[in-house]
Amino acid sequence: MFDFTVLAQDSRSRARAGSLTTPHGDLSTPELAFVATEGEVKAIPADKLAGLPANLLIVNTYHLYTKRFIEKIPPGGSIHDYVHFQKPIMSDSGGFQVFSLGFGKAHGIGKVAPIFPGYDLRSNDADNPLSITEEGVEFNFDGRKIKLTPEKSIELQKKIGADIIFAFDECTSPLNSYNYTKKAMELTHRWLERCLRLPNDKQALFAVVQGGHFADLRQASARFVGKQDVPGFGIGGSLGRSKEEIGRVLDWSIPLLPVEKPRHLLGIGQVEDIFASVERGVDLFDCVVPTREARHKVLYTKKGKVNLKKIKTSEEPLEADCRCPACKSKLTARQLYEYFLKKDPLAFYYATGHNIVFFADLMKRVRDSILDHKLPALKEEMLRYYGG
RNA sequence: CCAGGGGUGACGGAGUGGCCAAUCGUAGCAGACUGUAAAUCUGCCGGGUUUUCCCUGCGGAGGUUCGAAUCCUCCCCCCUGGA
Repeated sequence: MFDFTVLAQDSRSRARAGSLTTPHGDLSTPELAFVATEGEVKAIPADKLAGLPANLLIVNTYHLYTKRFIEKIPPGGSIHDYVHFQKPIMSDSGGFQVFSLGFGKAHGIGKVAPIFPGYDLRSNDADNPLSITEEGVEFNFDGRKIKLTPEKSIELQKKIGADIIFAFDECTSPLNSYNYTKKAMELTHRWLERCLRLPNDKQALFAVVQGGHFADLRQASARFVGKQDVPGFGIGGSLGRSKEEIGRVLDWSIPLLPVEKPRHLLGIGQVEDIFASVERGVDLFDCVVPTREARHKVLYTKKGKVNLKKIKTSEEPLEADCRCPACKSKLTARQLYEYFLKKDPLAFYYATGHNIVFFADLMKRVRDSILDHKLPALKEEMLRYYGG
C-alpha cells in the first residue's frame, strides 16, 4: 500500500528521486507539502485548489481537533473531501504544537533560528506553559483543557483519514538543554511505541526522529526509530541555533535510517534549505513559507524573493512565463498591491497561488534534475538568487 | 446675518495650561517569517547625520502666563440649525 521506490540515486550526494504509493495516488519525491493546517490552504478557495499544481498537503491534528472540525468527518470519510483535494494528504500529530504553544510561545522562538534578531539564546528549560507528562500533553484552548496523548493523536488522525500520519512526539526548542532534549527524545520514543500498538493498515505512520541539535542524541534517536517497523520517518524537533545546523542534524540522522524508506524533514522548506536537505537524503518536506510569506507580500520568482512593496508601481506581471492565476491573467504588481491595500481576499489568493506554483515547479525541477543527474547545476542556478 | 460646533503632523483621529515633537490607527520606509498563536510581528516615521541636545510646530496674527495645541482678542476657512 505504501511502497516506496527509489528511482534514481545521485552519485555525488545522498539525493534520490523516488515514488511513494498511497491510497490517493503515487507521490513523486522529493516533494513539498503545502500547509492546510485547519483543513484549507489559507487564502485558496476550495474550488480553486484543484487548479493549482499542489501534489501534497499537510493538515494538523491539534487545530482540526480544537476547532471541532474532526467531528464533521463521518466514519469512513476523510479530510480529502473537505479540503477538496484528492491527492495525498498527510496529517501532523500535534507534536509541533507541544513546542509552538509551549516553549516556542514562551521563549518567542522558532524551531530553527531565533524569530527575533538578537534573541537571547541561552538555554532555558523553564517557563513551559504546557504540562507534559508521561501520559501526554495538556493544552488550554478557549478556556477548555485539551489533552493529546499518543493514543488520542492516532485516534484523531484515523478520523482525519490522511494518507500519511505522524507519531505523536515532543518537538523540542533550540533553547532546550542537552538533558532536557534527551528526556524529550526518550519520551518521544516511548510514545512511538504506544502509537505502534494501534493497528492501522490504511495509513502510513511515520515515526519521528528527535534529539535536537545534539549529535549523539540524533544518532541515538535515528537508530531507535530507524529499526521500527514503519513505512517512513519524520525528522523533527529543534534543528539548531543557526541555519547551518540543519545540515548537521541531517548528516547525523539520515545515514542511520534505512535507505529504502522515505524521510520527511518536518517544517523545513526555504529554497536553500530544500537543496541542502535533498542532498542529504530528504525525500519529503512541509513548510508554511510559500503560503505564509505570500500573505506577507513576499513573492518567489526565478530571480529570488521579491517583496511586493518593492515593485508596487510596476505595470508588469509578477513574473514572465509564470502559469499561476495572477500571472496568467496578466495581473500587474501594481494591481496586486492595490488588492493588498484594500485587504481584498484576492490579494492573498493571487500571491499564495503564485508561490504554490513556484514551489511546485521547483520541486518538479529538483526531481527531474536528480533523474537526469543534473542536480548540482540546478542547485547552482537557484542558489544564485537564494543564498540564505 | 444670527446661534452652535469645528480647524492637530501624508490621511483619519486623541489630547483641552506643564509629564507634548504631541496617544492611537492608516498609508510610507526598513526588516522578519521554516511540522501556521501568523491577512502576522519588529523598528523608523517634523528637521538637525548619534544624542539624556537643539530648532520648527497643533488655521493666521497678537496677547495672558514662569510655562499654551490647550486660556483671551481679532481675522480666515469648514460644518449644522435659524432667518
